Amino acid sequence: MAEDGPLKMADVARLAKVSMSTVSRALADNPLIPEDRRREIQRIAAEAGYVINQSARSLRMRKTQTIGVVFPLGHDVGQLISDPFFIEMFGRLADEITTRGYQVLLCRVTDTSDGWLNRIIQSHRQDGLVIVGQSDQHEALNHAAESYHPLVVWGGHLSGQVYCSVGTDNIGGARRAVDHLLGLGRKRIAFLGMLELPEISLRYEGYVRALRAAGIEHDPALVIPAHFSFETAYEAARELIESGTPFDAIFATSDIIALAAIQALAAAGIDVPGQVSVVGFDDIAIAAQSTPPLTSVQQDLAKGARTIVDLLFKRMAGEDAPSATLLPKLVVRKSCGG
Amino acid sequence: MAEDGPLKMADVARLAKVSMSTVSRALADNPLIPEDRRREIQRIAAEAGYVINQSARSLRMRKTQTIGVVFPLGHDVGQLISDPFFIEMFGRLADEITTRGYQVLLCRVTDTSDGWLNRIIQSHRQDGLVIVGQSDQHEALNHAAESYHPLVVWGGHLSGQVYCSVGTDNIGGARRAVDHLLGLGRKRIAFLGMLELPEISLRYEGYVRALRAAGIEHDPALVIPAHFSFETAYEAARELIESGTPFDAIFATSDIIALAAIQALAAAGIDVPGQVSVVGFDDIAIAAQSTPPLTSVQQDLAKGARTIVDLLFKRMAGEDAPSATLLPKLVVRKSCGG
DNA sequence: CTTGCTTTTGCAATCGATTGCGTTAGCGTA
DNA sequence: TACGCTAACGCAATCGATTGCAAAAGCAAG
Repeated sequence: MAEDGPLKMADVARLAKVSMSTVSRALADNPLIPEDRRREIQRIAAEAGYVINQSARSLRMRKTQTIGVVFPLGHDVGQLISDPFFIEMFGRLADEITTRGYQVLLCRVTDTSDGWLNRIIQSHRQDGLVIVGQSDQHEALNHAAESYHPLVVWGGHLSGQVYCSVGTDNIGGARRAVDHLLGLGRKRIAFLGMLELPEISLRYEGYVRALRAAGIEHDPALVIPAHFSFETAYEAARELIESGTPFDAIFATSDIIALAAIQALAAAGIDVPGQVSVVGFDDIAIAAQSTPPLTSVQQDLAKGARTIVDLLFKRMAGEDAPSATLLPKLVVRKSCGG
Repeated sequence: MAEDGPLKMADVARLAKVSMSTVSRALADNPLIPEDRRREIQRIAAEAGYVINQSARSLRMRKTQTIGVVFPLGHDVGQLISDPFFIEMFGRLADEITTRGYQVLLCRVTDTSDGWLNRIIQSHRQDGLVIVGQSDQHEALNHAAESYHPLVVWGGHLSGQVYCSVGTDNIGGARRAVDHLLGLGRKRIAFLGMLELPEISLRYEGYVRALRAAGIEHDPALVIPAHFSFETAYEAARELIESGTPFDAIFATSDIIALAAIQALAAAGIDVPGQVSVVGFDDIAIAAQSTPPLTSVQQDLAKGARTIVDLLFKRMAGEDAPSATLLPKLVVRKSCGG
């Protein structure tokens, strides 16, 4: 009957015939307690099935051994699971965090009303925060970062940014993708994405720069707003096609958007890559498996997650860690021909 | 300067010129405090940027507003992220849980030494547990379930099972898949999977029953152990091919295994579905996108997750919720011909 | 002005661990 | 035996909220 009672440290103390102080220190491997006695107390605790109550421990120590991972992305329930990119990022972050002996708390933010970030921070549920994606919360992040240090953001590096961020070189990645399309002789390249999001607007910047460098006039009719979900992206692509605006290539700002575009093109009887070349962004797992396999700008998520968590732990230790930028790589597959 | 200080409830009490008791009740919308005063105190607290400290609250209330999601699956770091099935399941669970106003704590178990489950339970970090996959921990789960009620497991329903589980009808699903292959005229059907895992052994049961019903002799040489990772599955398929054992179909116990097998077959110059039909299990997102598109036994994860969380909340409320079984559906695509 | 009842409010104990500081035990030396 | 010193150990305060119980305040009727 030992192991299912709601055992407290005081019970263990009684069993071991010492004070709670001693039990606490023994379980924490505090050298104030002689080695053999420590082992003995640990054995007694383990045999009794005793486990430290983390709520009490967190309160007293003011730390939770937990990292919060926050997704401030959109309000609809479907968002989290719909995007393979975020899911993969989450998995990688979880690996890095648990490897360091911390727990992972998932925070989905559906209510971005004033002070949402402060509400998370002050709840003291976690010792540090990773924010995946800036969404439209640049200001809120900047403000929070002023007083809260253990915070790292995955996203683009923006001007006037106070918080620490890790992200791909969005401008360079987009530039590389569009340059590749131009190199294939494509001249009317459509851009699919939400300009309101910082990372996407950086990719747009790269798109524009590539066109300008090639001396090609930039046609606003080719810039199509497209959300991250497959359905809305499909719709956006269909409208582009039906608009009659001529185009011979698509630069999609995510793989999901690219895949949706490919399906929309196929439905319209347009050959990829024969008539239209398509390039995506992220290089998620499906990209290599699609038909045709998708050319995409690869973000090294494993490295990204490692960097994020490294920086976060530095900041938790009080050091001041700078933002980091990762170099993207263009992975060429069949979807753009050549 | 209000909102960045480490404000405590006592500070709010001072601001509002009432006692802490009153603040606590006001923030909890306790009708003991008159409506207008409640609003007033809430406003003062919000303006000061005060947020309740969850560690303290959890300790006192003995509840954390958190559900733990546990993956007891394998010890290597790569496991979590490698399997799209678990990732998708996690996303769906997270949706269901956060929708109910609870937080999600991810517990990756790397140390399954004696009492691992008890260590999680007694840490009191969560109010309830979802265990994704039984792995080889049937006994441990049974034992824990005797004294700990808010616990639901995703997995197969086994004989002598005490804990509450939700899962697909593995036997029926496998039966349907193999029946379909038999219907196509296939007679030498290989089975790829780890028999040690309960769910897989149930699928094996369905495989055997289908063969028996068709009057086909069951050849042990066609039963190949294969882990869930792509690389090891590829290796297993390659060995089957090289063994020279004749076969005209593969029933893979997961889509990842199926996709690995298809690639191994392609590498050996064997046509799918021309020479060999392949069926997978799970129907993950990639299945529809692969070349050729994969026939697979679909598990309705959205419904599964909803059911799991429903049952869990019932159990947390003290009701006794029974196990549930979901009906799988065979999604026929090109990989098995026909 | 009492009395009696209801509505508000606050005191103080409690949740279960950690830790600064003071006390005791143990041992060696004079 | 007395004294000094260090190594072990325990007392009690503390972390920040919640809540049972009792007291105070408000109000109406007698």
